[in-house]
Amino acid sequence: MKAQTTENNRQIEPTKSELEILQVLWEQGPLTVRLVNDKLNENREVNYTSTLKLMQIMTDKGILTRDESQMKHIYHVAEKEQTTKDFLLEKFIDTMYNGSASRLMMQLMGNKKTSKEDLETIKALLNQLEQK
Amino acid sequence: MKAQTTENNRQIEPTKSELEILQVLWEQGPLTVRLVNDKLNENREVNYTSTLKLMQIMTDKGILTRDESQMKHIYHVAEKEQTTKDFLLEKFIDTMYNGSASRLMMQLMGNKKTSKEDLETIKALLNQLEQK
DNA sequence: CCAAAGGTAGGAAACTTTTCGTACGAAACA
DNA sequence: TGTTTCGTACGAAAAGTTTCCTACCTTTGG
Repeated sequence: MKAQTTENNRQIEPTKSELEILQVLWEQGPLTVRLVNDKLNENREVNYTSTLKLMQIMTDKGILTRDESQMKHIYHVAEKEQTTKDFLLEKFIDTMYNGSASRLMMQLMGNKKTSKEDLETIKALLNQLEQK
Repeated sequence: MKAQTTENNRQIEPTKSELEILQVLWEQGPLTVRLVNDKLNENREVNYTSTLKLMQIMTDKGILTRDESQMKHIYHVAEKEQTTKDFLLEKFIDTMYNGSASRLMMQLMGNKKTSKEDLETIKALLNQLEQK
């Protein structure tokens, strides 16, 4: 069974709050609600039951799975991090750059926020790709 | 007066539907509601008054401005396209790649969706940057 | 054993976003 | 002129998202 897809096999798009939780789990690995909530509270105040509810909903949607063998359930991300990120990046490129990755690149390179180091890294990566 | 910022001078983040309208206006320039709605209906069914309402709300928020001198109001995007796109890209990189543009680049290059032509374009751009 | 602390479940409230019905005025035209 | 068409305005319903209250169960510690 494929998680994180609807009955039509389209991928589910996480909401803003859901993405926040995904980020914590991507970074820290499988966690209890308590630990996710603690992490979220480093940035903003959230009630424990709010986080619980959200993670339950995400489980219903198939975004998360959980190990219920212990009283403290442990939540896992259902899809691979990269799969979700690929999907979200593609959607972003579609809506913002008509699906053209190189247009995104161009914006990045013209962007003040892209550092010289970033550009160096990119060049190195390109050279690496060349080699192959 | 700076449009598209809150009273705290943070930029307003367009909603999904708002972004859809922005895309039409970016592509086609200032338009009437009718024309925007027609364009939207190429992709999905939307009632005229829904689009009207949305564009009115966007005007209230300062995302759009409008020329009311004619009966058929003409709507303009308030901020420069690039300003909004820079903002949205930055937000995207922050949430998805911890603010690192090169991490985004790396994903793009590893991505099946990024074509050989895209990579060529990027290389050309980098070389151009070198020259300067 | 009992109280306190900490866990899950579920429903409802609150808020945000989206959609559209209705009212009404101006223009087009038969 | 009268009726049909096309426009704006506005409010409220509908849908989606987020928050949290309440109930209740289990574990922990005095």
